[in-house]
Amino acid sequence: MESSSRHHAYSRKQKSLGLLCSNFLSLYNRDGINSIGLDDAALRLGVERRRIYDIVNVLESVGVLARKAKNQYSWKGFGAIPRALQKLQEEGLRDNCNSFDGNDFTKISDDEDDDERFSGPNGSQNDKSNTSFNIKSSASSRTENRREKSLALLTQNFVKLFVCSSVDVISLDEAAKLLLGDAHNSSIMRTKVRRLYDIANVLSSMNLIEKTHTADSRKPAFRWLGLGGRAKDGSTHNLIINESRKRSFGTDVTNISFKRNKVDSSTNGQMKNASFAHEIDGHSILEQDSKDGLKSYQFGPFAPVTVARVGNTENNNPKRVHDWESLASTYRPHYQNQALKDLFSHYMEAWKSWYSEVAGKKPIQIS
DNA sequence: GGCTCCCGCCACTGT
DNA sequence: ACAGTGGCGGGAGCC
Repeated sequence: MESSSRHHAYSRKQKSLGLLCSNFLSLYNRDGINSIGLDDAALRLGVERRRIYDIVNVLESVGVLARKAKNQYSWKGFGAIPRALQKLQEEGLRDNCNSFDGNDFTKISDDEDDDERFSGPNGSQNDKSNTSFNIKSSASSRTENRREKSLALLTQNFVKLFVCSSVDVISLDEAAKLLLGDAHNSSIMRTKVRRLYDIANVLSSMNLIEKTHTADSRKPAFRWLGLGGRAKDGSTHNLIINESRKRSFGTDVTNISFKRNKVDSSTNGQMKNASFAHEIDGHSILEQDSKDGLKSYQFGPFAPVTVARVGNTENNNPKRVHDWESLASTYRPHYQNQALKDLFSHYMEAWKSWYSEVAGKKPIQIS
């Protein structure tokens, strides 16, 4: 029966970054969470610290978290995603005014915030080996070189790929090829693709992207869903995350289990998964056992406990739902470009639905 | 058998 | 010096 006669205690899926991300999100996406300690996260999620860095880096890249200090992140929440995406888009568009034709797309330039802690105009750019053109001349230095390969940057560039172009399905090796064009060196490519898998898994767990395959070939690929998804042709099966209800905290959330190869009869760390309810065009659904439906989402094996709150008629807290229009006008940047306006209102739309879920629980600060 | 991608070594970086 | 970060790629699950 069993192939290797081992008591297979180890399941790779249970250890996936995507799942960890879901758990992370459900753990911290709740009332009164403002600051997140990495040690605490690692402890409560039952993983080693190294893994926390992985997800934290990509979460930060899409605005959900912000680094506050050593070992400390602050929770920005899903409400921060729209602005982060918008920002990435602006950057991508600006830094890369020449639209790309899919063939030779130079690396999208880096860095989000205007943190000019690199005082000085830099003079030494001993940095070769990059095909990028950096408008931010403060490149160079080993630090920059290292940053250039960081998960965070790769995440941002990956996202820019989508938000700055009409592309919405791309395979990872295409992406790897585009991002930082070292298409030749296969070793570098492999590493990069590995990283993209990592990134894709956490973005998937947030439903910013989903897995599919390219139209022509059967090659696996990822489709951009964004905040509400824009289907190219009609079908609008768009998923957006929304706040998880309170999780019962009785049982501790821990993922401690077996090592890869070692037998370990410790707790069967069956982590209660994030009980996200997904929304499709305003109707919330539980994807419990959508096994044979379209596809099961990235929730891993022991997915969504039925948490329900399906009858969304209960907590429609009329109080404290803001006037969206005024909010919108408050935060609306002044675009002259119609396309950007459209995009913004699109984001706004998605953001509203998020916010209405969150309303009454936790104010979103948009700084 | 190739696609995925977890694991953890160890180089960096910040203090 | 030390602790916090996080590139990196070997190699094992999974399909």
